[in-house]
Amino acid sequence: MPQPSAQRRGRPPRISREEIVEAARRLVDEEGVAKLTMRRLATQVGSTPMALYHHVRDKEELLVLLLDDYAARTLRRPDLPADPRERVIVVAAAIREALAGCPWIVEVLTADDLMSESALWFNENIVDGLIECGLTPEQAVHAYRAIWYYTAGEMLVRAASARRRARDDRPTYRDRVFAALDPAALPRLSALGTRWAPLTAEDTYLDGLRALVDGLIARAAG
Amino acid sequence: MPQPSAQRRGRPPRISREEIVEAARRLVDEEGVAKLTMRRLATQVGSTPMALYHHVRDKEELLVLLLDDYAARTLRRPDLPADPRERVIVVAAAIREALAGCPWIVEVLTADDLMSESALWFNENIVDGLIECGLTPEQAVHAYRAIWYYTAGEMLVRAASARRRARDDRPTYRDRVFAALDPAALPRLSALGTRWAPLTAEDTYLDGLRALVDGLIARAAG
DNA sequence: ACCTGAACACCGTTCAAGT
DNA sequence: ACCTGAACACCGTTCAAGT
Repeated sequence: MPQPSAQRRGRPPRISREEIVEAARRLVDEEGVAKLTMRRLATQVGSTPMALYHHVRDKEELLVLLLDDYAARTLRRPDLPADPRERVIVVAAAIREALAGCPWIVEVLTADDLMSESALWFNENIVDGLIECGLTPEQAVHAYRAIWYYTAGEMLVRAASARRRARDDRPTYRDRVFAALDPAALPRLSALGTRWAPLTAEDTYLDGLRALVDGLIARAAG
Repeated sequence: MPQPSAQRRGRPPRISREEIVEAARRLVDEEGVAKLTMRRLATQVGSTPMALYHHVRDKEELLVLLLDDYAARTLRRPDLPADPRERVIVVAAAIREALAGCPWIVEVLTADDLMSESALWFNENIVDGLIECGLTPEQAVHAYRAIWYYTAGEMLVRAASARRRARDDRPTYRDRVFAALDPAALPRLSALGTRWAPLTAEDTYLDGLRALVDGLIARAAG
């Protein structure tokens, strides 16, 4: 068992965990998550791939570290309105805004649930707002969960379409399908026709969020 | 330009698109998406990796093909209740049930939005139910979108936690954090304590869905 | 038209050795 | 204790050639 205190022994470290995470963040910001590989990152910090494994267990851990770093650095706590229902809206919208700013986070979010310790303030305030609206603590956790599903889904779906648009700009399979529907079988979609695409491209996150929160509070009360 | 009709020329094909998709489905069902590689798939159909590229453009296209195949094969159309609100619930729940049965679909869903042509019946009926509840077509599309975000998010988050549970069963970072919270800073979460984990593990999809649909209809009316 | 072989440009990670 | 080099066991895809 190594001595935790006392003078440190052995070869002094040349790279630190912080240095690695910082380089990873730069790499992701400049070239995208796809370019974040252990080998690239190693050359970025002026070392070898295997030196990294002395500071992080594997790539997965590195991604979680990166998520924590991002959360601590960019989650700005909003001013809280007095009205508890509005508080829930404002806090959820703040989470969403932070996520929208970095689509790469998707990969990590589906690898580890929600966020780091520094994000718990957001959980706390959503749950608190819901309880003040009359939910029991249990109902509040379930309602929080529903809000998180909605928020995560919006971000994931939106990030995916953005990626697809960036890749190829052929008129999308979907558009072609919608342009030639059978009005007898699918009357509503046919009537919508080419309006479907622009309508689904609109940002209606807040409207949906308000509807969801209203519904959650009403159901818990009734 | 090649002749589409007339007698076919050149070497006869030894593998077909269908055969490839079928083998891919088997591979994914038996070993998981991670094991679906062009090389593995090639040996599975008794051919070489490059033969596949004669039938599908790239791996991405193969995944979309696989999604279509899955949709056509397992999306069972539910009986539609007379009440339009209940219709929306039933159809959304059917989509969710189909998705829950195959977590690998996550990768493809975030690669291409929603589903294949055979899934449009579901879109149609959700939009129709919403319009019959009094929404304008535009509101109905936006409401459909909100339902899709919620449903996709639920599935993605749930699939991610399942994957994590399957990998390592250490008491999860999250549990440890929740066991030692500062009650002054985070009173609600502290009070919940260890109940957080089991509460968020409960399946409350339908409750959240009903709340969302109620809220969407109420907001559109008001 | 359809398939093959060899090659390119990569991955994450392990293992044994060096300082 | 920390780092290196070489190697393992893979990837998706391109290109030139064969039948």
